[in-house]
Amino acid sequence: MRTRFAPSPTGFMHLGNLRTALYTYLLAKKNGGSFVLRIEDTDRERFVSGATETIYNTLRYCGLDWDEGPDKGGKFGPYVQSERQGLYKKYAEQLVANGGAYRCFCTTERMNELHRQQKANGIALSYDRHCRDLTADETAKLLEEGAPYVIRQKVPLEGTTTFKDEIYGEITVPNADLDDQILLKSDGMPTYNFANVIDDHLMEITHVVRGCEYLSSAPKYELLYKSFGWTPPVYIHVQQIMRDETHKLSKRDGDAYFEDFLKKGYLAEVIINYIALLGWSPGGENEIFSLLELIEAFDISGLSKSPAIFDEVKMRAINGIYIRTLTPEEFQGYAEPVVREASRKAAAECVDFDVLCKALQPRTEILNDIIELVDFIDETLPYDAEWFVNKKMKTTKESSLIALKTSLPYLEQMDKNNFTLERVQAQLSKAIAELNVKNGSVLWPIRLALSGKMSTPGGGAELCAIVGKAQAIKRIEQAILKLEEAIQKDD
RNA sequence: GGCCCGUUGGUCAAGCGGUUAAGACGCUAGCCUCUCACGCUGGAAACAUGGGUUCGAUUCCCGUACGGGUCACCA
Repeated sequence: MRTRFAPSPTGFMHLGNLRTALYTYLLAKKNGGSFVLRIEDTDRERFVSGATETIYNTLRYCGLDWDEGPDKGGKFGPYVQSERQGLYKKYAEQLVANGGAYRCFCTTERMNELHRQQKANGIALSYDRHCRDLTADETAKLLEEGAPYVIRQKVPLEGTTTFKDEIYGEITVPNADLDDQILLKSDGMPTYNFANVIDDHLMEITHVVRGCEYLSSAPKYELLYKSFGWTPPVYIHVQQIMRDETHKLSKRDGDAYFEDFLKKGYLAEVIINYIALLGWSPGGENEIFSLLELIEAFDISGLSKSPAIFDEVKMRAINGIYIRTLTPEEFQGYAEPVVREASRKAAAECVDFDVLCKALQPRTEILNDIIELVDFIDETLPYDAEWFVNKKMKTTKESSLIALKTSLPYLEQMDKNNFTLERVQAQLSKAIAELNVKNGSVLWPIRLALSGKMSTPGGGAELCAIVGKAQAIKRIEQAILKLEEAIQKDD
């Protein structure tokens, strides 16, 4: 088995494309076959420099290593279509000779006029086969004059064509509905549809996974293969990824590209895992798959016939699962750079990363969540004294004031170089015991004093350890002042 | 508009003539708990529609509705 991924270098990697690449890769690997990368750059107008590099980088980053490709070589090279130019012309001529194609000398002016009329009449744009039956003499004369021409496919006027798709089954269409499409452009470059057929055959591709948008041109492929006397590959057309019921995932929303999600803090393996599941089902109940496990589980019978709507909330949840599976060290490796970026104190090593990361890990779905979670580190966020009043914690402004005043000396007597979570907890326990109240009655005020937030990663004790002794004391003192002021005002 | 394809909870989906119609995300109730999370235990929620075929249709066939794709010297 030989499969291929044949992208055009026109920009970033769309998730739909990535998924096609994934399925193509999985199919080959599952069956011990080869995965070929071919760059389809026949349209020089749409070419975006650097796009080829993006394709390489994305595939590599995701672990979709190809066996043959432009940079790797292989015995079916070159693997860049623009470098294969001479080839296509030869095959197009072969088709002209055997009646499968013909030269068309129609000018762009004539074609524009034709299309204008068709549009005005509300009918589909197609070629009117003006040059289909040019005599040998007429053709020779035009060629001699140096008239530019394209080569078009000579589709039978009658009958039907049937092709087979692995997931849709056999599809039959009347030949009369098929256009005499251009195979070779006037600049000598092949069109995508033609180059595809030639290259897939020459590269001995056995299975083609591609988007459903090619379903309607498949009959013309079938006819081309027939004209050459070649055997078509097995086709597997996969449905699109949608943004909602009626719209495709598009760049407009800035959420269609692989890079977009990496930037937001999604793990590459999560993106792969999630998109594999969009339009394909492994059958069982497990949804978490490494690339290796995907290879093992992949089967085209699980491919869906209908489009799937992309659900970022679900992908987020999967990312969360991966994050929680990370060892503390691994998580810290991902989280530390984000924390340092978000907080100058953290960047200056003023925080206890062990405690912080431990608190962060179960609360992080995507890496960017961390930014908001650590916003209290540099300084306490603005808060209102009223927030000290918490029914569930049984706290009032007065009780909070007492709690903070009681806790403060216990923290002050600690060694600032040994302000560890365990020791802070031990000290605060003493305050709690002294007051003979439940934990929350003391720790809720401390949380608020240290962060200015009602909810934080970790509890009051963690917060103390995270910001360190000096900050903890300073913030509690400020809270005491704030409370005294508020209570005075109440009276 | 012509041609092609599709339609199971809000979303991804299992199902392939007889099921209490899985599971996951989300939502929700509760437990755990110093907050928020994590974790655990429950709950609500679906076969687009009308005809057939059949002892029996979510499952097979036809129509309708809705959605998608395609109709370029783009891929």
